[in-house]
Amino acid sequence: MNISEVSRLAQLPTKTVRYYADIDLVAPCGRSEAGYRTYSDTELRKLVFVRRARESGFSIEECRELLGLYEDDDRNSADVKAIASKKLKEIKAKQRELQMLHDELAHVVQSCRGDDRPNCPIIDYLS
Amino acid sequence: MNISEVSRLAQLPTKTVRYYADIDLVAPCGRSEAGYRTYSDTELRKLVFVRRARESGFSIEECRELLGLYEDDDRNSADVKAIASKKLKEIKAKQRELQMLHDELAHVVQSCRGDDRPNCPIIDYLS
DNA sequence: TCTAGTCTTTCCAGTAACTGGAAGGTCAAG
DNA sequence: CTTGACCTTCCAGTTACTGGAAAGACTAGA
Repeated sequence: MNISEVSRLAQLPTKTVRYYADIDLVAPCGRSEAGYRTYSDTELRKLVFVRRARESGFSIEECRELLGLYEDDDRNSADVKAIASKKLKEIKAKQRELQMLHDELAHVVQSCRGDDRPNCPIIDYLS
Repeated sequence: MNISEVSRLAQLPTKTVRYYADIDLVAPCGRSEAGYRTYSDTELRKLVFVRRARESGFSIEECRELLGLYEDDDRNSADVKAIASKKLKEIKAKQRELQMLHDELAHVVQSCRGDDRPNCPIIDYLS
């Protein structure tokens, strides 16, 4: 796969994929004769994983750590399990925060249904 | 409330709260004699809201838009409802992505339980 | 075989959203 | 009335991209 195809499939700009290669977060599996970056399904999967993690607010360094969990040779060690569990906790915390954001916004939508009621409950709620 | 207290309650660095004031995302409700920024519960709530939105991957400009939904005088208009609904959809999409991230990571933890099995299913899965 | 159009490369500058540090003013306790 | 923990502004640095220029590579059609 060339960079444009993997970008399209991973739903990331080519610029970003190139950047991830530069900082060695997700390296291409090789280069063509002409120097074109080449990608396989493995890298595609990693890129999708990183996109999700980034969109969910994890930093590049955290993504590196998360990806590392897949590649760690000593994957069975308690250390790796501990890191993964910590990250799982962080993800769950994010899910809760996102849910609160959702509920708050849903409350706005529901409270102000577009009818003619002059007093919106959200005004009292937020002021 | 002074800046350090509101920062503590909102769980944001004071630097960030000051920055949000600078870019007029969440302005303090006033200034003391000496020029200290002062905050009320309204601003605290907004800061918490923004923290959640930012941690969930919304940009500053999107946060501005989201906050705007609370303050729009014409809150009953179809426009505002449309924007809010669009944002709700985005939040739901983020929740799905986060869930996939969670499942993928939980799979790693569960598959490699720290016992002595030499072959970890995740290796086949990701390579 | 040439050429147009669409890849791709590297490099460099710019942006977004903080973040750290310096220099200095404010306030409350002892 | 000083000490220490606040607060202020300003400016420089970092992270994670993002856009654009200049130039090489590949593919389809005349």
